[in-house]
Amino acid sequence: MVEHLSEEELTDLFKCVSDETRRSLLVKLCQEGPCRVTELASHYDMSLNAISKHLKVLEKCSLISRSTEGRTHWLKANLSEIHKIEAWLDGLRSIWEIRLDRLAKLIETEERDD
Amino acid sequence: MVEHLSEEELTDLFKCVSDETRRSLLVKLCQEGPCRVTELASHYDMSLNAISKHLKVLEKCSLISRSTEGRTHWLKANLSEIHKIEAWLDGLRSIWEIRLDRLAKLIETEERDD
DNA sequence: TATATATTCAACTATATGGTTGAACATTTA
DNA sequence: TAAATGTTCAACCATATAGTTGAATATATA
Repeated sequence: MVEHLSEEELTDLFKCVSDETRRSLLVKLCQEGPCRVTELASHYDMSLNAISKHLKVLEKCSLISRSTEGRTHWLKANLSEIHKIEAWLDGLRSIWEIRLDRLAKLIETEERDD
Repeated sequence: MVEHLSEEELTDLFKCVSDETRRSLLVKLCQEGPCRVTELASHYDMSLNAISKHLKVLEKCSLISRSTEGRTHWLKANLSEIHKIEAWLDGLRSIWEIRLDRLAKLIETEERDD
């Protein structure tokens, strides 16, 4: 089943992972499992607030999820949205191959007609 | 062979495809094969200059290439760089799975020790 | 209750980005 | 050679983004 890929969602996803810090945060959460905001921030030469903002961007496009436990927030990676990026890339490749196929058939026909 | 993925290259690639117009241009070039700048621009409700700038961004990260023939420039898609994005996504997934594996083994050990 | 800890909110700054317009450049054609 | 065509360059504008700092909010602990 080919699902409909909203351009807006794709734009948000690509923009989200186009930032090195956010990619790094996502990797860290995949490696370490659920982490708190302060713990994540401790690895970066950047204010806690900056990290908090990055996490919100990741959360907004569902690349991470959050569960609040008292005053601490637990963040965890959620890779399920990644398939939307993969689907777009696969689509692109198949569009490319379809044209090459058409081209190959055209050349074949030309040769037959010579 | 796992090649080294430069963060800067990744950032540029993701930023490049995070724009809807640029994604659309890339798709069009995959579908139609080599096109001129004006021809591409004719499909968009946007100035020729804007499209020209988008093409330069695509060109800078090698998602398209250009060959000049007199006054006309022929653009064509080049999907070879796409694998860098795919490699990063694959890496992320494998990092995720490695942790889940470790976790599963841990639980197994815990159960054995009960 | 007072204080410390975990996090976000708000306001601000600097820079990057996507778009515009008008001029310039290069090449083709009349 | 003059005019038309294809493209880029340069300057500008509005908005978005990544970072900062300081205050606010919520919860835990002494």
